[in-house]
Amino acid sequence: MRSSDADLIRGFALFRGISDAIFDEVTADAAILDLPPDHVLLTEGERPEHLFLLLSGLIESFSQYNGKTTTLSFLRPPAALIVAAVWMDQPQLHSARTLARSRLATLPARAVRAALATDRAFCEAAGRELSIRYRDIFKELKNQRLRNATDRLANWLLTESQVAGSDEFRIAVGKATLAARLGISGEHISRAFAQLREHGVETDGKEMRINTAKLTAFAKPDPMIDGAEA
Amino acid sequence: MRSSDADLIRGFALFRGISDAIFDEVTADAAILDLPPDHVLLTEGERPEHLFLLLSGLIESFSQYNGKTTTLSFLRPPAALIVAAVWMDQPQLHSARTLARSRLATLPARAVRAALATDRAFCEAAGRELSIRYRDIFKELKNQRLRNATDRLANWLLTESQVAGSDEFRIAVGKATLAARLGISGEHISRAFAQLREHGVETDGKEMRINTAKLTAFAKPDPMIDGAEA
DNA sequence: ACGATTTGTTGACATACATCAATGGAAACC
DNA sequence: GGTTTCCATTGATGTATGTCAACAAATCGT
Repeated sequence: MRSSDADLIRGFALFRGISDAIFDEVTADAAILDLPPDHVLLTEGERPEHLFLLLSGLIESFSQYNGKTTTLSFLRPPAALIVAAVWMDQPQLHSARTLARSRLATLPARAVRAALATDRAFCEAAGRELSIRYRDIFKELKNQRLRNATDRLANWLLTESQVAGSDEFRIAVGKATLAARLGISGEHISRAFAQLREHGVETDGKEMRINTAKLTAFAKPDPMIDGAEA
Repeated sequence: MRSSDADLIRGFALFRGISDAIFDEVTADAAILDLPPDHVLLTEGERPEHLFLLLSGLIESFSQYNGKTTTLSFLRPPAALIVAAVWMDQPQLHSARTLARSRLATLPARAVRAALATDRAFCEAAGRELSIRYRDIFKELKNQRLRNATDRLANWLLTESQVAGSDEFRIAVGKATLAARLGISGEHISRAFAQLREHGVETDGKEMRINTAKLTAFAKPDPMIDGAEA
């Protein structure tokens, strides 16, 4: 592992406040993965052998059942994957694939659990990481239950705009992929975008330009549903 | 607090493996709440002042947005509420109300956070509790995205039957409440039950009798979606 | 620069579910 | 015991979203 990777990893929230000794223990057998786009790195139902840390790129977590596939989240760096599954040593509830060329670190699950069982600071950092993930997915369930497709898209665009820090930005994924993330069909997202044209959304391929005030009035964002947890 | 309550609380997963000293610290200012049915005990958006432990009864967590209400989960004892919100000292993402007369203990959030910040065992127990909750809600999101209303009902009935340990059981809630839990309207659940009559479900008010083999064949339960986490 | 492949859009139609209204039946209250 | 209220069911209809098919537009490979 390159030292630049080690520095990057050290900065993850998962390691905030922990001692160098424990950090070295957990990362002793770390490996780096460089993956091309559209590469499946986790398969639903398998026991986790590693904790994954996303250093760069973009990952989609998804799940399949009865012939259908749904996207559960997009993950951008810095992100830790399958913390809960590793902690409980239980099968992963989702698969994961790269949406872009991505760089990840893998930490042996056994080493992670050993550290959780001995180090308070690591345990606390992991608990806080999990709390954030819990709240994020809780919000996503509310989003799904309480909003229709167009509203979900509108609010997603507002959030992306905030992350980008501009009312003009480029989305990282294709529209079909975005549709899956929002829980709708590829065809339907076209119609949702068409509706949003009346509410301050201009699109040119992946380039978006939004009228924030107008779109906000339409989308009614709510901090109890929208925006990633700190 | 009665000593029988203290014993009950001591047995919660949240306190598994922790020292008596820390247990006493966390529960020093515990209070007991006896609530009638349909009493709101938590309101979405407020900062948590207490961690709640459900000792007996039944609770529904729900959320409202833009005039709509959705039920996120039913909670049965033993259950800990709003662990993530207390840990992060962030606003609760859901409200909660009793569905039946219920007995709860409240632990001051400050004391809980203090213990998390000092005690490894408590931190680990809380992390495991949180992992379980995370996985439960993750499953619920998959359930919502990957199944239609009738399939969700069918699988819910199978799970309830397993919990009851019998193919004959009584559901604890009214059908409208159950409908909300499944994310559908009160009217629609009647039609869903009607469909399931062909697949091994007999109902008489709240009494259910299912043909497990037949219903299983129809419902296609999946451990990656169904059943509470251990 | 060209054809080939993928990705997005649009229309027509099908399905799932919500809503509104009417009714029936069960439980609660004098 | 009768009335009242609540809860569940059913029918009719509306709306949101999915699916299939055709096509258009963008991207890729050579």
